[in-house]
Amino acid sequence: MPELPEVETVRRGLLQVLGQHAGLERVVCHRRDLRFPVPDRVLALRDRPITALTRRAKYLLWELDGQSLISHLGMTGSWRLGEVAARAQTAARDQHDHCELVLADGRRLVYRDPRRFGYLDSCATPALARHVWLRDLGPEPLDSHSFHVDWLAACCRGSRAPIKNRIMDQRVVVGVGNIYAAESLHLAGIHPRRAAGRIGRERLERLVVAIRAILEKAITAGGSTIRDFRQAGGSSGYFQHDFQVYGREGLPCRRCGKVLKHAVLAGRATVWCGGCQR
DNA sequence: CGGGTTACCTGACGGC
DNA sequence: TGCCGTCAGGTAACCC
Repeated sequence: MPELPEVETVRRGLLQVLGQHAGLERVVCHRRDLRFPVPDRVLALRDRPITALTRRAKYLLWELDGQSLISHLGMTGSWRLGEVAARAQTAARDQHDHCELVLADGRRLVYRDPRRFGYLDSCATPALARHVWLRDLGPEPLDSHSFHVDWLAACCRGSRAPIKNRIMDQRVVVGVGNIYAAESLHLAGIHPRRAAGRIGRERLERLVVAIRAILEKAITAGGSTIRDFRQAGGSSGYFQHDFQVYGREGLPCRRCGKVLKHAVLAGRATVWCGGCQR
């Protein structure tokens, strides 16, 4: 489901819910067969203060006083505040509520994931950067010190892959998924199928700027709500109203009026404007 | 190796 | 109404 803006929105929502001095009492798991089996070390996390909740790429990182819980939402994962304990016994648990973080004050943060593409792990916080899920990740797109035209040009040099595939590769830049790749390329005026290695530096610079601008705007809008994405508090984002190309195939381009085209690229639906993307 | 395709899983939706 | 095929925001295991 979520790309960087949605994960960031979830993170901010959870921080609101958690408040200042939240603590984790224990982790409960009703179903361990997510994308990868939930390891024992996740269930072993007990009685720890939640000292921070951060994000790396599309991963949420719960900082638990020296230990970190790593959560990826896959396509349909979500964290929401569950029923209070008194009601939890009467309210039937949703069949897709797989894990719960039981907080010291009795509240429960419930991990729901119908498709079970999400996954969880934990490790000592100092070892996070070496964790196999995190160690090969590229730069954060909103950090201009690490994500810049020199880096993107180096990643694209000699590549005959479509530029859309390149920017969705989490080793090149993190957080860009199918929606925001399409939107960024439209804003930059670059055809999604253009060979990455055949794009000039100036246009790559425009792409860097476009990715950053689109993601920042989407975060400000609280992410995009299509199908089932919701913030922790249940409210929806509204960036979907700003889509220029995603989901608009056959409709006129909002910039030049030409009918938007549609094709499958690397197995993903891709929309672009033949008039303003080259 | 780079690049493309398929699989993973469930639910929603459109067509007949 | 109901059945069936298709598709969905991510990633990784396969192929050539």
